[in-house]
Amino acid sequence: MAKRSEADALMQRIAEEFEALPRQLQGVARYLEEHRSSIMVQRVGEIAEGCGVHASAVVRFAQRFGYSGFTEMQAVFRNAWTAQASPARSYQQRIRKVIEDRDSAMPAVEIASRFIDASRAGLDELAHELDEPRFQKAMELLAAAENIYVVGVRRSFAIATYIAYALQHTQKRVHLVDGLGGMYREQLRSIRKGDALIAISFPPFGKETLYAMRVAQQHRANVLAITESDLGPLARHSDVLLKVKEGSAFAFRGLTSTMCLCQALFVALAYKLELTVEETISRGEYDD
Amino acid sequence: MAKRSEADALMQRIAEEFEALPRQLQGVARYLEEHRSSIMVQRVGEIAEGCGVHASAVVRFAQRFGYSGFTEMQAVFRNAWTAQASPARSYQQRIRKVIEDRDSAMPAVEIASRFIDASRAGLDELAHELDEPRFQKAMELLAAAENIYVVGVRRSFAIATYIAYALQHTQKRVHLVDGLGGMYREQLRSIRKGDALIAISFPPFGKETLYAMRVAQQHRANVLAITESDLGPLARHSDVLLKVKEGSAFAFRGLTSTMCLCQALFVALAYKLELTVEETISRGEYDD
DNA sequence: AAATAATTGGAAAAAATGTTCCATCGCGTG
DNA sequence: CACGCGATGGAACATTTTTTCCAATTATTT
Repeated sequence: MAKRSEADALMQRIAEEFEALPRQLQGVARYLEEHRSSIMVQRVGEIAEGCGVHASAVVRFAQRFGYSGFTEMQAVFRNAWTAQASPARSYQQRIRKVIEDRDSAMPAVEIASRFIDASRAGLDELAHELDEPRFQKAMELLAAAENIYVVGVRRSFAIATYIAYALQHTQKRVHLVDGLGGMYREQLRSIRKGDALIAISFPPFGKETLYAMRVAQQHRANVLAITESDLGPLARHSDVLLKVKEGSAFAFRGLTSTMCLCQALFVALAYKLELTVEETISRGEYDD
Repeated sequence: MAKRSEADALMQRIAEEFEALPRQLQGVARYLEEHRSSIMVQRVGEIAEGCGVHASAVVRFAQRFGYSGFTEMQAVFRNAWTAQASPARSYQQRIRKVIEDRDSAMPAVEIASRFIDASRAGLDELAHELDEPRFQKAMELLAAAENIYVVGVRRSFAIATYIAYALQHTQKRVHLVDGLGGMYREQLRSIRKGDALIAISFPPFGKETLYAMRVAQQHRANVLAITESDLGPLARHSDVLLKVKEGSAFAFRGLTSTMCLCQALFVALAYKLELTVEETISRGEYDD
């Protein structure tokens, strides 16, 4: 029913044969997939340059898939574009789809789109309202710490997990307080002055996180809180507090803004610590 | 702030001078306005034919507006298009340049802002290019599963963690394959037909994830892969593959789009399974 | 380790595309 | 009505882009 364009068919064919392709042609394949939409405007030379190969390699690629040359293959993408550009954009199609599956009042995919839009709105706000002085302080707090503890439970656990992972690429010692074996207390035992705790929590605040913050303060460690408001229990127990307002749709809370903020924090920190980017990522075999 | 592209400026200039133009050139002007979006793919000849004029007339038109020839004018439209078709890409390139000039002591906070902007562009692209049929299939695959296994290592582990958390709010049995105690093999032992595996992985692909996918396939479970490309090793071992293109400014890979996609997937699934949202979140005391 | 096959990069041929030039045409003006 | 000016279309020209061919290199197999 969903009529596949010849371009789709070609891309699938490329995916199937991909593994059997020589090195350079694999590079071309990857490029085509990634830049699918702009192939129709580009010249062989530009594509070749983008792949870091010679123009003739691109032509060979096209020929390998049955076309007389690059030009003929390019036409496939052009046609696919003109075909989908003319029917008055997705809006009418989308409405038609809604009518088709009338079993469900709203197709699930529509839900997903709304959610993504909400997340976008959330990120826009983050970009707009980033509190620079606090962000700066947060970085300095981390930069100064010898050991960094990270805590976050339930919904925030994924974030804590990520922060802990990212920080492993610095020289700091990083401790993810995950409560494995019920050992929250034990994992926090040795936090002390000069260390930092990053606590991520949103209402209703997890008691494990609040506990960790109290302990950290008692031990005179610095606390960085990531939460949604200056009010609430985290404010009192933290030295720096970063706010994130998540967009939400369908009474379901996003997490993308928080993730983004944390990544931004890490990138900025890495920059400040003058880590080379190579050092922070991709060390070959063990990366994912 | 929405700075007008050069193409916009040109179109306006054309409108202003329109009356003073000779008959044929007026025809060209009309054609350009009407087919503005497809000028970038068309050859002079095609456009000339579309206007019912000679090719040289089109060239003269371009020259009249200050360009050396048609080619130069066409470039204006091409640039305008590529800038809006993949906002993420153009953004990243700009950022990368700024970073490379370390001399210009850019405050770390500035870096963070740029990173957030790049993430925004990434989300825009996600919203724009979501592959609806596949997304639908992915949901059905999950909805049909009795047990859901989730695997992702290193950078993708945080995402796996989140998915596992979110799915706990459904009736499914959820198994996070975390390899604790080196027990990847053991944790996957009992996966079987009717189950589903969600595998999140980006190049360079973690061998643990690939292993999990192979095992799942051998046991005839369905595999949902979340990765960045149809090519590469995940394609062959998966039943449904969802693509996420993460922006990587700073040679540092984003994760926000992936997070957003996964959340969208969950929201849509919850809707499909007719979970009330109240049920899916916030059950009081234990939430965070 | 040698032989063989496949892949790759450069350069030149071929094709296509874009641009210029000029003779002609049409129109308004003197 | 002739003149001049700009517009027009055809064809030659110039340029760019694509494609082919081949030699050098690299990988694979025996």
